Amino acid sequence: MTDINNQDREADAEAQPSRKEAVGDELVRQGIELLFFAYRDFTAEPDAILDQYGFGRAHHRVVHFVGRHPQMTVGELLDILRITKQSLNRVLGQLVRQGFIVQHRGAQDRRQRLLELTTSGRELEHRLSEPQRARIAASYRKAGAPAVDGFRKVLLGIIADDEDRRRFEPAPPGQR
Amino acid sequence: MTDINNQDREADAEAQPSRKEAVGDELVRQGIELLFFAYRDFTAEPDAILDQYGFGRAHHRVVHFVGRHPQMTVGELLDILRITKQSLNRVLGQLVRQGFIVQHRGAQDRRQRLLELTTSGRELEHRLSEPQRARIAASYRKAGAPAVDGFRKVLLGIIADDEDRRRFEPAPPGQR
DNA sequence: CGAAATAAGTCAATATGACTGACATAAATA
DNA sequence: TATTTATGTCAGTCATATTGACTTATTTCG
Repeated sequence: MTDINNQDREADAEAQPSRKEAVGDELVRQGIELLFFAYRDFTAEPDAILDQYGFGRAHHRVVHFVGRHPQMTVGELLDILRITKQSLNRVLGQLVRQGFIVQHRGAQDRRQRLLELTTSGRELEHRLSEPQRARIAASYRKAGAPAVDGFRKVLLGIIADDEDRRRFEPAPPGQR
Repeated sequence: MTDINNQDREADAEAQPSRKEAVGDELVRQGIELLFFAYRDFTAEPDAILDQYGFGRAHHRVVHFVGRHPQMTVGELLDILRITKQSLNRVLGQLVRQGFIVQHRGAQDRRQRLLELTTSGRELEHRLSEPQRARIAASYRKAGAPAVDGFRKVLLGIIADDEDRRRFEPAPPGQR
């Protein structure tokens, strides 16, 4: 098989280096590919498990976020996933009908449907996240704490939305 | 809007700390979400551009890898993308018919179709990658070189395949 | 109070990207 | 020559997403 790596690195890159501390184009392009390959492999194992249930990646995302944020509303889930209500509804409806998620009305606002995993929902979440947790934990262990910190910093910088970045801030002080 | 962040961090995590230097469960779960949010935002801008052409994310991936590895074969592209020949062919066929990619027979092996971007293919590639390069470069600049190094280390650790990891190794010494 | 806005759900039509399976052609290789 | 390999293609299916229109229940605002 031809060696795909065999090419000019940094070929005519930085012909006009920008004023403000240019980041090497090759380094940036490798970043793009690292994200692609990591995400591809990161989702491959859960995808195989989902198949057994007749579910897809969308179900995984719903189960993940509901698991992490019990009592979240449908609207919050829509904000996070950035999909339409109709798209979510098919997936969420299946999970509810098959007993992985329960909905109940909000106490203050009775229009809201608060979402929560059932026991089998938690089992499913655990099975799905297991390979991902293992993969990340192994990589974290191998790379070491400073690298993990850099990983987090760079990914946070890539995330566009302030609201979403805030999810990863240390817990606010006065929040017993 | 309810504060989704308001929850127990590290709740009953590490009840049985493993022998081999456990990585905090909360840290790992945040890693999962960081990847999700970063990938979501990383693909949003190119997706909007692709819409203008009537293309999807699959076209982006093909244009990206052919751009980076001129003269690559269809088989190599299949290996990288991990999709079926039939899936690739629809997308690749459109790109060829619309003049973004040219194919020509391999010199040694005439069964192969070597892929290459045309001038408009390179333009398309550039338009699509521009927001991604900008996003990564900005994040790299802000996070600094050691963080970038950690980012790369951790992502490399997440990538499953040896073959794919090798793409990111420094160019082998004796390879003038 | 009553009108407007909001949260959620639904129906219908459509597109994209992926899959499996079967098969065809040309070229290289054993 | 027979087999394997690289590529392409036909047909059918499925999951995920879209837009647009509309309903119901509930909250909020003038």
